[in-house]
Amino acid sequence: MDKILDIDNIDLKIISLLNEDAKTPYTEIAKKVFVSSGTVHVRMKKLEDMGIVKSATLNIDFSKLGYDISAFLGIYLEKSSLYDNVIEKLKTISEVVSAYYTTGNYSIFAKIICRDTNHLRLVLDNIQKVEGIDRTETLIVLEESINRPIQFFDKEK
Amino acid sequence: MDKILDIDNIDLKIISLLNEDAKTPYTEIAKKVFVSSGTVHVRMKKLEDMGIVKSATLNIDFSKLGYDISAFLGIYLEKSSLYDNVIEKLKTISEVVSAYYTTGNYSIFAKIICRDTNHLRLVLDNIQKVEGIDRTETLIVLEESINRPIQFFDKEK
DNA sequence: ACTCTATTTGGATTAAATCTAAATAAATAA
DNA sequence: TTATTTATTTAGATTTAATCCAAATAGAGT
Repeated sequence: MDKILDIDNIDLKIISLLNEDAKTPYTEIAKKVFVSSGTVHVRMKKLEDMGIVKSATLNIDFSKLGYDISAFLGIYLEKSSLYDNVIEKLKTISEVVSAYYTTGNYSIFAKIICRDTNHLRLVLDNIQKVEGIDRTETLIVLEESINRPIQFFDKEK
Repeated sequence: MDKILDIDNIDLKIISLLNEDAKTPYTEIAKKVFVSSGTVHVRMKKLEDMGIVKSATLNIDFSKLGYDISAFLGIYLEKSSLYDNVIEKLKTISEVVSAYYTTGNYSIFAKIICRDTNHLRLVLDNIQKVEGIDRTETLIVLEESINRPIQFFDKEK
Protein backbone atom coordinates (compact mmCIF):
# COMPACT_ATOMS: atom_id res chain seq x y z
CA MET A 1 0.00 0.00 0.00
CA ASP A 2 2.99 2.24 -0.25
CA LYS A 3 2.35 5.09 -2.61
CA ILE A 4 5.97 5.21 -3.65
CA LEU A 5 5.44 2.01 -5.59
CA ASP A 6 3.05 3.82 -7.92
CA ILE A 7 5.74 6.35 -8.85
CA ASP A 8 8.15 5.55 -11.65
CA ASN A 9 10.99 7.40 -13.28
CA ILE A 10 8.68 9.09 -15.77
CA ASP A 11 6.84 10.68 -12.85
CA LEU A 12 10.08 11.73 -11.21
CA LYS A 13 11.42 13.22 -14.43
CA ILE A 14 8.22 15.18 -14.95
CA ILE A 15 8.38 16.45 -11.38
CA SER A 16 12.04 17.37 -11.74
CA LEU A 17 11.48 19.30 -14.94
CA LEU A 18 8.41 21.12 -13.70
CA ASN A 19 10.11 21.85 -10.41
CA GLU A 20 12.70 23.86 -12.30
CA ASP A 21 10.03 25.77 -14.17
CA ALA A 22 6.44 24.98 -13.34
CA LYS A 23 5.24 26.93 -16.37
CA THR A 24 6.94 24.70 -18.90
CA PRO A 25 4.27 23.53 -21.38
CA TYR A 26 3.38 19.86 -21.07
CA THR A 27 4.17 19.48 -24.76
CA GLU A 28 7.76 20.41 -24.03
CA ILE A 29 7.95 18.15 -20.98
CA ALA A 30 6.55 15.36 -23.15
CA LYS A 31 9.38 15.71 -25.66
CA LYS A 32 12.05 15.59 -22.97
CA VAL A 33 10.55 12.53 -21.28
CA PHE A 34 9.74 10.79 -24.60
CA VAL A 35 6.02 10.30 -24.02
CA SER A 36 2.95 12.05 -25.42
CA SER A 37 1.63 15.23 -23.87
CA GLY A 38 -1.51 13.31 -22.96
CA THR A 39 0.59 11.06 -20.76
CA VAL A 40 2.14 14.04 -19.03
CA HIS A 41 -1.38 15.22 -18.26
CA VAL A 42 -2.45 11.85 -16.95
CA ARG A 43 0.66 11.55 -14.80
CA MET A 44 0.35 15.04 -13.39
CA LYS A 45 -3.30 14.44 -12.60
CA LYS A 46 -2.34 11.27 -10.78
CA LEU A 47 0.40 13.07 -8.85
CA GLU A 48 -2.03 15.83 -7.90
CA ASP A 49 -4.74 13.37 -6.90
CA MET A 50 -2.22 11.51 -4.73
CA GLY A 51 -1.29 14.77 -3.03
CA ILE A 52 2.32 14.49 -4.12
CA VAL A 53 2.17 17.65 -6.18
CA LYS A 54 0.28 20.00 -3.92
CA SER A 55 0.42 23.23 -5.90
CA ALA A 56 2.65 25.47 -7.95
CA THR A 57 4.12 28.60 -6.43
CA LEU A 58 6.30 31.49 -7.48
CA ASN A 59 9.90 31.80 -6.47
CA ILE A 60 10.07 35.41 -5.38
CA ASP A 61 13.06 37.57 -4.50
CA PHE A 62 11.66 39.08 -1.35
CA SER A 63 14.55 41.42 -0.78
CA LYS A 64 13.67 43.15 -4.05
CA LEU A 65 10.18 43.63 -2.66
CA GLY A 66 11.55 45.32 0.42
CA TYR A 67 11.67 42.28 2.68
CA ASP A 68 15.34 42.45 3.47
CA ILE A 69 15.68 40.48 6.69
CA SER A 70 14.85 36.91 7.44
CA ALA A 71 15.64 35.08 10.63
CA PHE A 72 15.34 31.71 12.26
CA LEU A 73 13.91 31.61 15.75
CA GLY A 74 14.58 28.99 18.36
CA ILE A 75 11.62 29.19 20.69
CA TYR A 76 11.61 27.87 24.26
CA LEU A 77 8.19 27.15 25.76
CA GLU A 78 7.26 27.29 29.43
CA LYS A 79 5.71 23.85 29.06
CA SER A 80 6.02 21.71 25.96
CA SER A 81 2.32 20.86 26.24
CA LEU A 82 1.63 24.40 25.06
CA TYR A 83 2.95 23.59 21.58
CA ASP A 84 -0.38 23.55 19.74
CA ASN A 85 -1.61 26.72 21.40
CA VAL A 86 1.54 28.61 20.57
CA ILE A 87 1.49 27.39 16.95
CA GLU A 88 -2.05 28.74 16.59
CA LYS A 89 -0.87 32.11 17.88
CA LEU A 90 2.11 32.10 15.53
CA LYS A 91 -0.22 31.45 12.61
CA THR A 92 -1.84 34.82 13.29
CA ILE A 93 1.52 36.56 12.86
CA SER A 94 1.85 36.92 9.11
CA GLU A 95 5.63 37.34 9.17
CA VAL A 96 6.00 33.75 10.42
CA VAL A 97 6.44 31.70 7.26
CA SER A 98 7.33 28.35 8.79
CA ALA A 99 7.39 26.57 12.14
CA TYR A 100 8.60 23.12 13.09
CA TYR A 101 8.60 20.74 15.99
CA THR A 102 12.18 19.56 16.20
CA THR A 103 14.53 17.52 18.33
CA GLY A 104 17.13 19.50 20.23
CA ASN A 105 16.90 22.33 22.68
CA TYR A 106 14.20 24.38 21.07
CA SER A 107 10.52 23.55 21.49
CA ILE A 108 9.63 25.29 18.24
CA PHE A 109 11.87 26.28 15.40
CA ALA A 110 10.46 29.01 13.17
CA LYS A 111 11.37 31.30 10.31
CA ILE A 112 10.24 34.88 9.88
CA ILE A 113 10.61 37.37 7.04
CA CYS A 114 10.66 41.10 7.75
CA ARG A 115 11.18 44.34 5.87
CA ASP A 116 13.94 45.86 7.97
CA THR A 117 15.47 45.82 11.44
CA ASN A 118 12.65 47.91 12.87
CA HIS A 119 10.06 45.57 11.49
CA LEU A 120 12.07 42.64 12.85
CA ARG A 121 12.09 44.21 16.30
CA LEU A 122 8.32 44.68 16.21
CA VAL A 123 7.75 41.09 15.13
CA LEU A 124 10.12 39.73 17.78
CA ASP A 125 8.30 41.78 20.39
CA ASN A 126 5.00 40.33 19.24
CA ILE A 127 6.34 36.81 19.39
CA GLN A 128 7.83 37.31 22.86
CA LYS A 129 4.41 38.41 24.02
CA VAL A 130 2.77 35.16 22.96
CA GLU A 131 1.45 33.31 26.00
CA GLY A 132 3.46 30.18 26.74
CA ILE A 133 6.68 31.35 25.14
CA ASP A 134 9.53 31.50 27.63
CA ARG A 135 12.32 32.97 25.54
CA THR A 136 13.67 32.95 22.00
CA GLU A 137 17.02 32.81 20.25
CA THR A 138 17.35 34.66 16.97
CA LEU A 139 19.57 33.64 14.06
CA ILE A 140 19.50 36.47 11.57
CA VAL A 141 20.17 35.39 7.99
CA LEU A 142 23.00 37.43 6.53
CA GLU A 143 23.37 35.42 3.36
CA GLU A 144 21.51 32.70 1.56
CA SER A 145 24.18 30.55 -0.06
CA ILE A 146 22.11 27.54 -1.12
CA ASN A 147 18.41 27.30 -1.87
CA ARG A 148 17.30 24.59 -4.25
CA PRO A 149 14.90 21.67 -4.64
CA ILE A 150 15.78 18.05 -4.03
CA GLN A 151 17.46 16.39 -6.99
CA PHE A 152 16.06 12.96 -7.66
CA PHE A 153 18.50 11.78 -10.28
CA ASP A 154 21.88 12.10 -8.62
CA LYS A 155 22.58 8.84 -6.96
CA GLU A 156 19.44 6.79 -7.17
CA LYS A 157 18.67 5.15 -10.47
CA MET B 1 16.27 54.29 -7.84
CA ASP B 2 14.56 51.95 -5.45
CA LYS B 3 12.85 49.19 -7.31
CA ILE B 4 10.11 48.98 -4.73
CA LEU B 5 8.80 52.29 -6.03
CA ASP B 6 7.98 50.64 -9.34
CA ILE B 7 5.77 48.07 -7.65
CA ASP B 8 2.16 48.93 -7.00
CA ASN B 9 -0.75 47.08 -5.46
CA ILE B 10 -1.72 45.56 -8.80
CA ASP B 11 1.68 43.89 -8.94
CA LEU B 12 1.40 42.68 -5.36
CA LYS B 13 -2.09 41.30 -5.93
CA ILE B 14 -0.93 39.46 -9.03
CA ILE B 15 2.02 38.01 -7.12
CA SER B 16 -0.19 37.03 -4.21
CA LEU B 17 -2.71 35.25 -6.41
CA LEU B 18 -0.10 33.46 -8.49
CA ASN B 19 1.84 32.54 -5.38
CA GLU B 20 -1.16 30.54 -4.21
CA ASP B 21 -1.45 28.80 -7.55
CA ALA B 22 1.12 29.64 -10.17
CA LYS B 23 -0.90 27.87 -12.85
CA THR B 24 -3.90 30.16 -12.58
CA PRO B 25 -4.62 31.52 -16.08
CA TYR B 26 -3.81 35.18 -16.52
CA THR B 27 -7.38 35.71 -17.72
CA GLU B 28 -8.62 34.65 -14.29
CA ILE B 29 -6.04 36.76 -12.48
CA ALA B 30 -7.13 39.67 -14.66
CA LYS B 31 -10.74 39.34 -13.53
CA LYS B 32 -9.79 39.30 -9.87
CA VAL B 33 -7.50 42.30 -10.15
CA PHE B 34 -9.91 44.19 -12.47
CA VAL B 35 -7.50 44.75 -15.34
CA SER B 36 -7.17 43.15 -18.77
CA SER B 37 -5.22 39.95 -19.25
CA GLY B 38 -2.77 41.90 -21.38
CA THR B 39 -1.93 44.02 -18.37
CA VAL B 40 -1.30 40.93 -16.28
CA HIS B 41 1.14 39.81 -18.97
CA VAL B 42 2.90 43.14 -19.05
CA ARG B 43 3.16 43.29 -15.27
CA MET B 44 4.44 39.75 -14.97
CA LYS B 45 7.03 40.40 -17.67
CA LYS B 46 8.15 43.47 -15.76
CA LEU B 47 8.38 41.50 -12.51
CA GLU B 48 10.37 38.77 -14.22
CA ASP B 49 12.68 41.26 -15.92
CA MET B 50 13.28 42.95 -12.57
CA GLY B 51 14.19 39.59 -11.07
CA ILE B 52 11.42 39.82 -8.49
CA VAL B 53 9.65 36.76 -9.83
CA LYS B 54 12.50 34.34 -10.39
CA SER B 55 10.64 31.21 -11.43
CA ALA B 56 7.68 29.00 -10.70
CA THR B 57 8.15 25.77 -8.79
CA LEU B 58 6.04 22.87 -7.61
CA ASN B 59 5.04 22.44 -4.03
CA ILE B 60 5.82 18.78 -3.47
CA ASP B 61 4.96 16.51 -0.55
CA PHE B 62 8.36 14.88 -0.21
CA SER B 63 7.27 12.46 2.47
CA LYS B 64 4.89 10.90 -0.05
CA LEU B 65 7.87 10.45 -2.35
CA GLY B 66 9.75 8.59 0.35
CA TYR B 67 11.71 11.52 1.73
CA ASP B 68 10.50 11.24 5.27
CA ILE B 69 13.15 13.04 7.29
CA SER B 70 14.31 16.60 7.12
CA ALA B 71 16.70 18.23 9.52
CA PHE B 72 18.33 21.54 10.25
CA LEU B 73 22.07 21.52 10.80
CA GLY B 74 24.03 23.99 12.85
CA ILE B 75 27.55 23.77 11.48
CA TYR B 76 30.65 24.92 13.34
CA LEU B 77 33.70 25.68 11.22
CA GLU B 78 37.32 25.38 12.27
CA LYS B 79 37.89 28.87 10.91
CA SER B 80 35.11 31.14 9.69
CA SER B 81 37.26 32.08 6.72
CA LEU B 82 36.53 28.61 5.34
CA TYR B 83 32.88 29.55 4.74
CA ASP B 84 33.01 29.76 0.94
CA ASN B 85 34.99 26.55 0.57
CA VAL B 86 32.62 24.61 2.77
CA ILE B 87 29.57 25.99 0.95
CA GLU B 88 31.03 24.76 -2.34
CA LYS B 89 31.46 21.29 -0.83
CA LEU B 90 27.93 21.34 0.54
CA LYS B 91 26.61 22.18 -2.92
CA THR B 92 27.92 18.84 -4.12
CA ILE B 93 25.81 17.01 -1.54
CA SER B 94 22.40 16.82 -3.18
CA GLU B 95 20.51 16.31 0.08
CA VAL B 96 21.49 19.82 1.19
CA VAL B 97 18.61 22.00 0.04
CA SER B 98 19.54 25.25 1.76
CA ALA B 99 22.43 26.87 3.60
CA TYR B 100 22.72 30.24 5.27
CA TYR B 101 25.29 32.48 6.86
CA THR B 102 23.65 33.58 10.10
CA THR B 103 24.33 35.44 13.29
CA GLY B 104 24.59 33.32 16.42
CA ASN B 105 26.75 30.37 17.33
CA TYR B 106 26.68 28.50 14.09
CA SER B 107 28.94 29.39 11.19
CA ILE B 108 26.56 27.82 8.69
CA PHE B 109 22.95 26.91 9.11
CA ALA B 110 21.69 24.32 6.64
CA LYS B 111 18.70 22.16 5.85
CA ILE B 112 18.82 18.62 4.50
CA ILE B 113 16.13 16.24 3.26
CA CYS B 114 16.62 12.47 3.50
CA ARG B 115 14.65 9.32 2.84
CA ASP B 116 14.99 7.65 6.22
CA THR B 117 17.17 7.49 9.29
CA ASN B 118 19.79 5.39 7.52
CA HIS B 119 20.02 7.86 4.70
CA LEU B 120 20.23 10.67 7.24
CA ARG B 121 23.14 8.95 8.95
CA LEU B 122 24.98 8.59 5.65
CA VAL B 123 24.46 12.22 4.77
CA LEU B 124 25.54 13.41 8.21
CA ASP B 125 28.66 11.29 7.90
CA ASN B 126 29.42 12.87 4.54
CA ILE B 127 28.94 16.33 5.93
CA GLN B 128 31.15 15.65 8.97
CA LYS B 129 33.87 14.59 6.56
CA VAL B 130 33.88 17.93 4.77
CA GLU B 131 37.20 19.67 5.28
CA GLY B 132 36.89 22.70 7.49
CA ILE B 133 33.84 21.54 9.41
CA ASP B 134 34.54 21.21 13.12
CA ARG B 135 31.27 19.76 14.38
CA THR B 136 27.53 19.91 13.73
CA GLU B 137 24.33 20.04 15.72
CA THR B 138 21.29 18.33 14.25
CA LEU B 139 17.69 19.42 14.71
CA ILE B 140 15.50 16.72 13.24
CA VAL B 141 12.12 17.94 12.05
CA LEU B 142 9.36 15.89 13.64
CA GLU B 143 6.48 18.04 12.45
CA GLU B 144 5.97 20.88 10.02
CA SER B 145 3.27 23.02 11.60
CA ILE B 146 3.48 26.12 9.44
CA ASN B 147 4.76 26.51 5.88
CA ARG B 148 3.35 29.35 3.83
CA PRO B 149 4.30 32.35 1.71
CA ILE B 150 4.48 35.92 2.94
CA GLN B 151 1.12 37.66 2.95
CA PHE B 152 1.33 41.16 1.56
CA PHE B 153 -2.14 42.38 2.36
CA ASP B 154 -2.45 41.92 6.10
CA LYS B 155 -1.33 45.08 7.72
CA GLU B 156 0.22 47.21 5.03
CA LYS B 157 -2.01 49.27 2.78
C1' DA C 1 -3.29 -17.87 -25.85
C1' DC C 2 -7.16 -15.33 -24.14
C1' DT C 3 -9.55 -12.03 -21.30
C1' DC C 4 -9.72 -8.16 -18.55
C1' DT C 5 -7.77 -3.87 -16.98
C1' DA C 6 -4.92 -0.04 -17.16
C1' DT C 7 -2.14 3.09 -19.77
C1' DT C 8 -0.82 5.58 -23.67
C1' DT C 9 -1.67 7.89 -27.75
C1' DG C 10 -3.14 11.16 -31.39
C1' DG C 11 -6.51 13.97 -32.99
C1' DA C 12 -10.45 17.19 -32.14
C1' DT C 13 -12.06 20.85 -29.27
C1' DT C 14 -11.69 24.37 -26.05
C1' DA C 15 -9.04 27.69 -23.71
C1' DA C 16 -5.15 30.50 -22.83
C1' DA C 17 -0.80 32.82 -24.03
C1' DT C 18 1.26 35.98 -26.85
C1' DC C 19 1.64 39.77 -29.92
C1' DT C 20 0.42 44.18 -31.95
C1' DA C 21 -1.68 48.35 -33.08
C1' DA C 22 -4.83 51.58 -31.31
C1' DA C 23 -6.73 53.97 -27.33
C1' DT C 24 -6.22 55.83 -23.04
C1' DA C 25 -3.98 57.93 -19.33
C1' DA C 26 -0.21 60.34 -17.14
C1' DA C 27 3.59 63.56 -17.14
C1' DT C 28 5.92 67.46 -18.76
C1' DA C 29 6.54 71.72 -20.91
C1' DA C 30 4.85 75.84 -23.13
C1' DT D 1 -4.86 75.48 -19.50
C1' DT D 2 -3.47 73.26 -23.64
C1' DA D 3 -0.23 70.79 -26.44
C1' DT D 4 3.19 67.31 -26.79
C1' DT D 5 5.56 63.42 -25.37
C1' DT D 6 5.80 59.06 -22.97
C1' DA D 7 4.06 55.20 -20.73
C1' DT D 8 0.33 52.06 -19.85
C1' DT D 9 -3.68 49.64 -20.85
C1' DT D 10 -6.73 47.50 -23.80
C1' DA D 11 -9.12 44.67 -27.26
C1' DG D 12 -8.85 41.85 -30.94
C1' DA D 13 -6.02 38.52 -34.07
C1' DT D 14 -2.86 34.81 -34.12
C1' DT D 15 -0.22 31.25 -32.21
C1' DT D 16 0.23 27.88 -28.89
C1' DA D 17 -1.10 24.88 -25.28
C1' DA D 18 -4.53 22.49 -22.26
C1' DT D 19 -8.09 19.41 -22.10
C1' DC D 20 -11.01 15.75 -23.47
C1' DC D 21 -12.01 11.30 -25.51
C1' DA D 22 -12.21 7.25 -28.29
C1' DA D 23 -9.11 3.97 -30.23
C1' DA D 24 -4.82 1.49 -29.86
C1' DT D 25 -1.49 -0.59 -27.17
C1' DA D 26 0.54 -2.82 -23.40
C1' DG D 27 0.40 -5.55 -19.14
C1' DA D 28 -1.47 -8.79 -15.69
C1' DG D 29 -3.82 -12.72 -14.43
C1' DT D 30 -6.09 -17.01 -15.68
